[in-house]
Amino acid sequence: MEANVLSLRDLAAVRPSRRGRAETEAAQKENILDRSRMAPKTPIKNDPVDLSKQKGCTPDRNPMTPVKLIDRPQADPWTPTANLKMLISAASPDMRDREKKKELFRPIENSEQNDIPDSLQYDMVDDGTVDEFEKQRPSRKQKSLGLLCQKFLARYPSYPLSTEKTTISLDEVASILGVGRRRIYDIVNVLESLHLVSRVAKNQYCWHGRHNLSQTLQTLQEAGELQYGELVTSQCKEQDTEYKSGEQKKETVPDSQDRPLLDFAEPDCTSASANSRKDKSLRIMSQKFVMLFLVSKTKIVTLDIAAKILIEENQDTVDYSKFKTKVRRLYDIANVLTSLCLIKKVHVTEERGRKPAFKWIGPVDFPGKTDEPRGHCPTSGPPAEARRGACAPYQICATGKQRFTRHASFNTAQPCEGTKRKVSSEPNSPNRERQACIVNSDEYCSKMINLATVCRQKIEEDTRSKPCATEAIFDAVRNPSETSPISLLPVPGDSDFCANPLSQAVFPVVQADMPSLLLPKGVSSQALHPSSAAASKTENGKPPLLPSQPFLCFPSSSFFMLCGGLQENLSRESGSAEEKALPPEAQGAVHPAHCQKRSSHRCTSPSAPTDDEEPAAKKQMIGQSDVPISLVVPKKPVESPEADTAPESGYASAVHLEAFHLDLSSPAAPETADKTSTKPLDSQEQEKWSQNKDHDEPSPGKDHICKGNASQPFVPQYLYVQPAAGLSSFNFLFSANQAPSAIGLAASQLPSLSIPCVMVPSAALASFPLVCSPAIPGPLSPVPDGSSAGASMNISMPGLASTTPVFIGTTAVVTPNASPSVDPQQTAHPAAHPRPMLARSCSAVKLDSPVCVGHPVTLLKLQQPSSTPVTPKSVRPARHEAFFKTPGSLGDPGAWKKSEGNQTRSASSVQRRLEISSTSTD
DNA sequence: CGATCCCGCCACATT
DNA sequence: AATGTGGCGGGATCG
Repeated sequence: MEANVLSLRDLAAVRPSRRGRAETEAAQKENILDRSRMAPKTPIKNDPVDLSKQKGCTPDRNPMTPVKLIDRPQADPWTPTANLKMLISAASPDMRDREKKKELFRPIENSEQNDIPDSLQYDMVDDGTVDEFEKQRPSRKQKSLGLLCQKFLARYPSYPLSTEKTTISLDEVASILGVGRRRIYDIVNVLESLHLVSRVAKNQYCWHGRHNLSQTLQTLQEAGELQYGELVTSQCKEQDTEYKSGEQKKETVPDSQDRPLLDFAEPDCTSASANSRKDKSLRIMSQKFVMLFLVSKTKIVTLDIAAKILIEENQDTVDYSKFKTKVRRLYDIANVLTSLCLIKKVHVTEERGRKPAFKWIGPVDFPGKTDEPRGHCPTSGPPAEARRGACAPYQICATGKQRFTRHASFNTAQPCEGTKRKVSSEPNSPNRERQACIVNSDEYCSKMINLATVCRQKIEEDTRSKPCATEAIFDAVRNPSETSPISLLPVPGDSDFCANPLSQAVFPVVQADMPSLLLPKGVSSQALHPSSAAASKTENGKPPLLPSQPFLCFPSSSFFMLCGGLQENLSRESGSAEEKALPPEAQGAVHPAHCQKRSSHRCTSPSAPTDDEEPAAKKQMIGQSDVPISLVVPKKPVESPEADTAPESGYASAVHLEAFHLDLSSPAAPETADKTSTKPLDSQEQEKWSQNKDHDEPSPGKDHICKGNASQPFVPQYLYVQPAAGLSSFNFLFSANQAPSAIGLAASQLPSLSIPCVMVPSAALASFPLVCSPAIPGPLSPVPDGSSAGASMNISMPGLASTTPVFIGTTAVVTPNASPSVDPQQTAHPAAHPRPMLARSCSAVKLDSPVCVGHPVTLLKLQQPSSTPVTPKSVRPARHEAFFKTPGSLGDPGAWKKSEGNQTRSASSVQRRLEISSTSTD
């Protein structure tokens, strides 16, 4: 945004002042790199990057430069660090600056269309001018966090392959970007709040990309709804009439909830220590800020309001100074979010006057959609997106989470037990541990709530729970270890989480070579579960079916089937035995090599409830999920290597992602699955599962598989449909077995199930395959839950180009590039219906470089639309904003909106509410 | 002059 | 104790 603008002028203007010195110093300290020239190309890195990364996959290497643009694009200098450093050292600070500018611009350009145009010019200018001098020195803008963030983001693929893990060295990045480490923390903290990155170790972060973004957002939305509910909606702008006007805005509720999030950590028993404040702030603030957007009908949030809300949460009294500080922080966050193309600056003129505000431009409906930035960001086509990352189209994930029930039970439920398998991304950080803490805290919270309940009761509870959940989720992801125990449980949602992970991860992929595919195990036991089903379970796989259905990929020559249980079941954790059992086998079947290895571990994991297991499970899941991907690329087994070795760390990235998914999803679905499911599920699920299977899957092969899944490879039967249908290039395979009806059954439970079909790419695709989603709902199925019923295939393929692979998910189809084109919503609808479970499970597939030929595709699971109709429970009303109302009643927020100058006042009001809540909570 | 928000001190956390 | 993190707010810039 701004960045663009700045350019020339800024450059021109020279700035003296401390800055200069500071810079120099900084520069010195850090080495900055200059790759100035590099910049030029940069923008894109994405694709290239991805690829490169992909190749690299492995973890370690990437660390720094993940991407590197280098390869393809230009030959530039980039080489990895060495060169850079050299350059840097050599280069004077000035150089750096220029470079920076350039770089920045580029990205920016991409990202933002608007201004962009000049980029070239800038460069030109810069060169000329700058070179000579450093005048460029940067104007503030150049140094702005937004630009910096763009640069940062430009370095990593939005949708990295799951397998790969990209580690980010703060020092490197700082030096490369030519900024102080402090700035990098600002960026990373925000990114971390959205799970785009996770901290692995000191100075080390793992880049996850946007794969989970939708889920994360969904989770936040849910949490936000609970917490803030309507507040936002109204506040921002106009309050829509609907709500109660005044009230909505404020609501205290949020506060209370919020706290939980934050608070959790602290209280936590365990390691809480770490959590401390740190965690709270920027990260939390960022999440809350995002929640406000998601909750807001208008999707516009003014800084004042946001600041007030945030302040309230934390504090009762609002000082003006505090307010100012908060606003400063919000600007920081906003800059990062802007770089992510999730928001854009706007001015709201309200009663009082025009206030600075930000509008959410990211994905709104999670259910089906993915994130994507529609508008602005994506300036330049694909590349831009890539760079930005943000936008990826493909993902569709929705999650299914929908509903949770939070409250009451949540405490009780613990089922989650280990639910989350955490991934462990961060071994180290205690902080992250919050999970555990959280959990505990959650419980505490719950208690508190109870007390409070009196006042808010349910509402609050809900809210909290969610929040808690969310965090927990997050945390869970992070901390693998902790999770197992208690963790999340409390919240229903959590449980889901737990489950999910597994399931998702799970799909086995089978290579054609391998002949049989597996169905996966995973399919979903969950599905079975009526209630839970939705949630997610799946993992188990058992059922094969369809429900969760996996995708099949057929690479040109060989096929791969991916099965996913999309859903995860929570169960995984403890393992419900079922699942676990299956997976391994399945895996084995699928990929002997990889799978086995992993599977073994994984398998075990299931058994083991503990952390270890969990991780394992995740890994598995991950692995599985990954696998598919990897399959795609045949070789990479995905994580395997790492995983094996370092489960936690290695996987972390992947895991995290998955975890997120899971987690996220869980919240949504929670209810269903959650409690019941978790462990209990096993039995039930199995039963159901079996039943379902029976019903659902007629298909012999599958059944076998399913049931037997563990051991046998089954062969699924499919019907091959020629392309005629309109899918020009694709071929579809449908499973013979499935009868709609059968499916239907499943569907009912699993709404999603659909017929499994496989799409085979036409020759063109050769390299890539497609993925199918199962989901078609059969015509039949009604959905018990209400879920969605028939979903039809949603395949809309916008452009199915022959070449581009398309994925059809239950929910949606994704086309690689197209993403944007696809309406999320539209797709969503259709998608939505599919079972919720799926949603999660499916992670979206993504192609990193879509275009690229071959590689690429990764598929993941498709998600279902969160909205899935299914869930009875909490389903939020669909994605719409409508849901805001939610809780309803809660409190009415009054008008906190007003920000006016003094927030204080407003704050006060808000605060009060907050206070109340908070106090109560406390 | 208000809006933005960079910069870096310094406290706290982690190693 | 050193180093990593990151809260926080002064004050520079921008518009």
